[in-house]
Amino acid sequence: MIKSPILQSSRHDLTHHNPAEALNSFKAKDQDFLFLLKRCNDIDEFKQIHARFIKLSFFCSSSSFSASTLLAKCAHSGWDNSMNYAASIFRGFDDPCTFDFNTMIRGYVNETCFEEALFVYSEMMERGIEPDHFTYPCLLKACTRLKSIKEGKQIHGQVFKLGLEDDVFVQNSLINMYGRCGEMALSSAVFEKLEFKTAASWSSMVSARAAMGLWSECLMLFRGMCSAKDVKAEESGMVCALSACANTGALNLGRSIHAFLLRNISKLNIAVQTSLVDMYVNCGCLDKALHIFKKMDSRNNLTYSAMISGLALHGEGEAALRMFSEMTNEGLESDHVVYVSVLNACSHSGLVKEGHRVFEDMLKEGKVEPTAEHYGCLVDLLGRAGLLEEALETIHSMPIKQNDVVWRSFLSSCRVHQNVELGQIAARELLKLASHNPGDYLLISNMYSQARMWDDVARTRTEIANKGLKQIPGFSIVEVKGKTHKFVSQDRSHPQCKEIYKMLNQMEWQLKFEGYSPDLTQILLNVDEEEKRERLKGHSQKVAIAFALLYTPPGSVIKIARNLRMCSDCHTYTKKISIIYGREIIVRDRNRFHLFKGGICSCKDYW
DNA sequence: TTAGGGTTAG
Repeated sequence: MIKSPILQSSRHDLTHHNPAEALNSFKAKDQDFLFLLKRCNDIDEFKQIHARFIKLSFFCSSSSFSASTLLAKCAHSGWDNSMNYAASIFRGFDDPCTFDFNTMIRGYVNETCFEEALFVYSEMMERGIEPDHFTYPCLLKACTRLKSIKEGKQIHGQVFKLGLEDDVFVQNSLINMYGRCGEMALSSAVFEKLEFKTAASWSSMVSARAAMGLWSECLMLFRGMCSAKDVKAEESGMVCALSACANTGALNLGRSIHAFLLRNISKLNIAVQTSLVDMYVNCGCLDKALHIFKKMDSRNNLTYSAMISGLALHGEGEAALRMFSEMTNEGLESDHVVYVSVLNACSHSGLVKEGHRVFEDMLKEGKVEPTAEHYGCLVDLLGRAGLLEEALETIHSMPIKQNDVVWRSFLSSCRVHQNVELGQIAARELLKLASHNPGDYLLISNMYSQARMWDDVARTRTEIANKGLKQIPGFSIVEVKGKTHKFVSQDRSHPQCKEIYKMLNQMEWQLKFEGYSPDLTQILLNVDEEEKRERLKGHSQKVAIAFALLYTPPGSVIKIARNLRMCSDCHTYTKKISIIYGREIIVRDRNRFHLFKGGICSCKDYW
């Protein structure tokens, strides 16, 4: 073995041929040994030090402090194969102490070998080595990552028995473990019991809820964190809160977080900036998002991905493709999420040729393994454009298992393009895979209804009733004078209900002059035409628009958010309203933004 | 004398 410079630079020469001399000077050598360990940078140097250590230890019975330090250095080094080497050292110990077990647990957790960490802990238990407050944070992290709630609960019991429950590090780990394993009540219970809530306690609560998609809880906690004494809201909490704003469309809160960040943090990191881009894009402010994006010093593939899917969301497919080339030119590699964003952008803008090329390039490059999601995008792209045969061929040629998403997307296209024959194939396959999704039955029933196949409509409806499936009620939210108002279909609960319905009648009267006639096929109920007209008139989006026209200043932009995809009648209706009343109307539905202006929509009727 | 929790974004 070549002697490395680090060994030559030791303060003393470690070589002793006389065992007695070695024994006498061991204390000094011990210091040398620790000094060398500290400066050791790679596994080869480490192995040399380890060899010396064995040689010295042969003469001196043991030096457990040094041995433990040696083990820790290796286990936490991050070198290739370091945990295997650490395990071999650990196995050589006659009676490893608590520190050594903690070292192994932490080492395995850092290397994402969570099961091994749990094995080490059970060995610790078997050998009767008592864990301490350093043992549990890492161990609980292993349970969190493995989503092993059963083991997590047992470990919590042991923490309690050992009287370690008061340790704030252990408590924060418990909050996180319970939260990320979906046990929100237990997570909150630990949090509530905390005498001193640290920034990490709050962060654990906020980020665990964000990870579970509990956005409103996440925002509520975030507000609590900001108003808590002695806790400074940190960037990580901000990022989670911005993500919650993006997911709920909470623009005002998002803006105030942005303002707070600008006031308190001199240089925003890339994660925070990406979250800002994503928040603005999802709250309908594409220009603001682009402004932040352009001013960033550096961007990574997550930043680009946020911007690309943002452009897709706003129907800017060509701009999204330009952004994608820019990203490639910057030397950044696309991952599977970026490809989904780009394919979606093409799909939402009818860029069939371009989307197909992106998909082919992805296959050719071979760096990203296509998933069912990618095939879903391709099927959507072809299907929306009316290329139903090609879409079906794509599904049949998928090298991976067909899932409900691909068939649902295909079914939706068949409905739009009124191809019942292919639609029936899609319906059959879809119901085989996910028979309990009420939305699927609705889509099928809608398709039959448009084709006036009433027997099939009735059969589908009976199936819905027999299975006890409940349709998700649609709603629209509109902000007027800083207050949000939520309307459901046929809503008559609003205090201004009388004025709203009077307005709706007036609107319909004017719409008739613009050549609007209601699309009654959108109503699935078995009722007469007049009733269908009434039902259609009371769709939540129309009620929300009527309310906004009454109570917002003339010429101002109307912003609406809804939980479901817009029906085609509401789409036509809103286009005409934008001309008649000279208003810009922005509607965010489940899939994207629609900007209605001067009688046309930014989606170019392609959604 | 050795060590620990929450890392956040698409």
